Amino acid sequence: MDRSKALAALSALAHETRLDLIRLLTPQGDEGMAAGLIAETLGIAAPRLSFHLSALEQAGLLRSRKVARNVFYSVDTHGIGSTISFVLNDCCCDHPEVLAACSHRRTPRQGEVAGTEKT
Amino acid sequence: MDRSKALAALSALAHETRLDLIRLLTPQGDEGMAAGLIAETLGIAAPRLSFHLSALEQAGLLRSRKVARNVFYSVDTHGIGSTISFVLNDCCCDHPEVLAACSHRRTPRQGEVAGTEKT
DNA sequence: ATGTCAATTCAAGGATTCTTGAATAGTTGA
DNA sequence: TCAACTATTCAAGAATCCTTGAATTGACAT
Repeated sequence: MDRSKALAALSALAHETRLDLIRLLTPQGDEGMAAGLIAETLGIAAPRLSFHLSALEQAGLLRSRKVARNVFYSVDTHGIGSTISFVLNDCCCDHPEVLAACSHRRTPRQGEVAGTEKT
Repeated sequence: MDRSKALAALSALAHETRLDLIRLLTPQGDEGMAAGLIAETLGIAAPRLSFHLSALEQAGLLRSRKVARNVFYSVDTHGIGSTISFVLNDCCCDHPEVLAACSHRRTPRQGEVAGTEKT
């Protein structure tokens, strides 16, 4: 991932509604969710939703596919992952403390309860 | 890290000049670099630099300390790390594919050469 | 063909962000 | 005190982004 693409992806992530979209769509996996249902779930107007979905898709963070009248949107896991990688590798030069601060709660083991520490 | 702080941090990262600052300052460690030297290195005007340094510090991604007439800026590794954690944990719900796409080049083993694959 | 439905596009405005030169504050040394 | 130096603050303008209602496109069913 080059710098301009990473910058576009970070800009796309830097908005409350678009983070809500990622948060909603990630658990849906590759099937994704129809735009109408997304709008209803988040309670936002259709043109506004289209605007943000388009921004995320342009940035490589979402994919879309048409099914009959509906358009299903799903997260592009590779796009998000390589954006994170860009920050860690290219910007932070794999700095050990950044990697540590980033990974200390990333892979909770079975039986562990995540989200109990103060960050 | 709560959502508003994470959003502020992502917004701060989503700018070319500010990514350049993170990239420049990360290798400098806790000592950091004086504002004047940063401005000279990146070739940007002083008020513009102050604007972006302030944005990054407000977002919790940089720290500053005064030494004589100079102000030294250094990266807040915990701030950056918890921002990344927020995206992975809170937004992407620790989605396995996102974690995989993010971590596949994050911790090169001794002797490995990082940065040879296409992302 | 016609009506309905899902989604996007358009246009206008409002709000936010960014850059620049000028001015200001604070510190050091003569 | 005064000049030099470092950095920030201020104000104005430019550029970009976001929201909203209206209009449009495309697909399906009758």
